[in-house]
Amino acid sequence: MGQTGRIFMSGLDRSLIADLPAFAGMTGEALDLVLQGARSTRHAKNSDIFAEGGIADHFFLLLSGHVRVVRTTPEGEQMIARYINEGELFGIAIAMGLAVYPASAVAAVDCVVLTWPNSEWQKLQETVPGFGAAAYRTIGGRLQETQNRVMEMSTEQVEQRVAHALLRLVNQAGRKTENGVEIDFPISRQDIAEMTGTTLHTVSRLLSAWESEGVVASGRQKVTVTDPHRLMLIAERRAGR
Amino acid sequence: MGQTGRIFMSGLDRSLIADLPAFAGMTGEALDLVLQGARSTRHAKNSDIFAEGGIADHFFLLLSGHVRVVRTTPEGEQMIARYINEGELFGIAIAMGLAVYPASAVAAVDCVVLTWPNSEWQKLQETVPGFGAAAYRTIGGRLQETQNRVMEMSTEQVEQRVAHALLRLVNQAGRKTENGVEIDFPISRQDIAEMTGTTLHTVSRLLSAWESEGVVASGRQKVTVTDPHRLMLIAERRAGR
DNA sequence: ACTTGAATTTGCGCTCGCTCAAACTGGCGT
DNA sequence: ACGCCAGTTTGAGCGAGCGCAAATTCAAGT
Repeated sequence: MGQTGRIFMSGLDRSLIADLPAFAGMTGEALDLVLQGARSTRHAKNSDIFAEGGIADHFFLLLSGHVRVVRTTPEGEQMIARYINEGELFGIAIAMGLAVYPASAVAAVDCVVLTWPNSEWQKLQETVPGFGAAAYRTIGGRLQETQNRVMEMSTEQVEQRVAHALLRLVNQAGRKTENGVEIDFPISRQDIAEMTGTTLHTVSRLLSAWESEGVVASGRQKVTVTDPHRLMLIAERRAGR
Repeated sequence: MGQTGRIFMSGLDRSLIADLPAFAGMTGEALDLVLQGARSTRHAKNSDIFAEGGIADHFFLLLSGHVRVVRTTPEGEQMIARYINEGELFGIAIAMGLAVYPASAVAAVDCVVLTWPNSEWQKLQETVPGFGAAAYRTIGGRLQETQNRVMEMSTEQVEQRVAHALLRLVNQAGRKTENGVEIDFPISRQDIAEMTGTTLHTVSRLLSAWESEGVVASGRQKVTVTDPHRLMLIAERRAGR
């Protein structure tokens, strides 16, 4: 499984998960029960948390950091399916009745992850009211997002798609700085290309152009949106101009 | 809701649903219970079964016919999210925690549909062992399919995408004829374009070319794949040729 | 400080597939 | 039987964005 992290010996604190949507409104005892079946692992930047095609025997919750979910074609081309933010469930193949992970999960930065064996799934569903519903809402939400993406790819130009992707990134993982909102984890031109179905060259050209217009400020593996409003205008303007 | 069908007065027969995966292994009594909460409606070709943005107060199962699931951009461009085949659940917004339908469902041919109010969802989950799991497997499967589609759109040329789409259609809704496998419902060049993110013109050109190579035979709203093997070769050949 | 390699930038030419336009076809309704 | 119209075909031109290539910059390690 490419487990690079070391295991924390128990001592998991309720407060880690108490205010996550998946465990909303639970008593302290219930939270302890949830944590009993879990273990916490660290994963170094760029290490796999699980790999596409591997037996899906665990499910996960990201406590801190950012995770990149990646799929690879038989020909070796990659695409980034999504980024996982803190507090989100991921790798929940079991909820979809899948025996193997359909994608790989890679730590975009050093991460802390809660990990349950699949055998705990049933228990969580039974003992945590609303857990199942939250999990399925997660999946439903991702289905929607993915369909939105298909739609974008069908109807929008590359420039609009990249603008939309950046806006989504700053909304989900933005950190305010003096210059604007910065994406909270290292992200390359190549990464953005793999999110939008284009090439790193085109992304680079777009970012350069936007930089000279004062819409973004970017560097190595780093993007800051300095003028979100203008970027929205770029994202929304119709193909016919 | 644009309900164009008329309602069948009870008399729903167990045999309608007995061998569907969603109701596998159920007793006769349980099946009756399931049907008790449902009603059966007919929907004329091209009529809406539900509309994008409408209150999602029911969920559905297609008994016979074919349903097109369509999303529309604010600018009025359409895309076909998927086709529903006989025996499949659809419009299960409730399973994803959605209050409104994220897409429209249109009868591609005259259809017969089982319809439940959302209030029955809970009951079905409790009384039908495996029903919930089947529903979530359905959603999980669709998430996968949709991600596959994103991947195709990112990495494949139009020709390969259209070929893949046709192969999927004949696999899921193919009917053997003397000349090959025919797609079982009326489908236009425009429809295929909306499934693959291209234009009807390009689809028309591709089908014409394939027709002259003897790979497909097509007419008005009708496509027959005469040489599936060759079409697979077209679908799989890499961009670099 | 120096080395090394990954990430980025930028230029150039070309091609795939889109847009626009026009003609054609076949099925359906009256 | 006829007309109509949605669906289809085909042509011509062009432009967005890709492939290829080369130069440059920056960060991390020794």
